Amino acid sequence: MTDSRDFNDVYAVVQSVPPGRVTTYGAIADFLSLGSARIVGWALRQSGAMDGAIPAHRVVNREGRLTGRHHFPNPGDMQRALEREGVIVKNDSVVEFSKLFWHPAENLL
DNA sequence: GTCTTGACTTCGG
DNA sequence: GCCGAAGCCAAGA
Repeated sequence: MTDSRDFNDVYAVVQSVPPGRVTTYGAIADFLSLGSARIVGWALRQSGAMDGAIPAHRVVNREGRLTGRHHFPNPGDMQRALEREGVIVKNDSVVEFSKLFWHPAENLL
């Protein structure tokens, strides 16, 4: 925790993403003013070490593409998880990503 | 203690 | 319109 610093906020934001919605690294980085989307990627990468408490499958890159699916225990698990939540994933990309795109600040609205 | 890599993003040519 | 390089922060080697 003490070492988590901003990472803890990243986890909180990811967990704040409602089912059926997806967010991007840049959105989280911008919302947390991290200034670097890579930090979010690193946070999610370490989240894989967790007990799956972090729905990292809802986090995609700005293209809506599941870049991190290879980091999952099972690559297809990410797509299946999204589809189970109502998110259609085609060719490793989120369909209508623009509609399903969820911004952290939207939770504050 | 220093360097490289990394689940990214954006600007420049 | 496509390809290359830079930038940001953090962790592993």
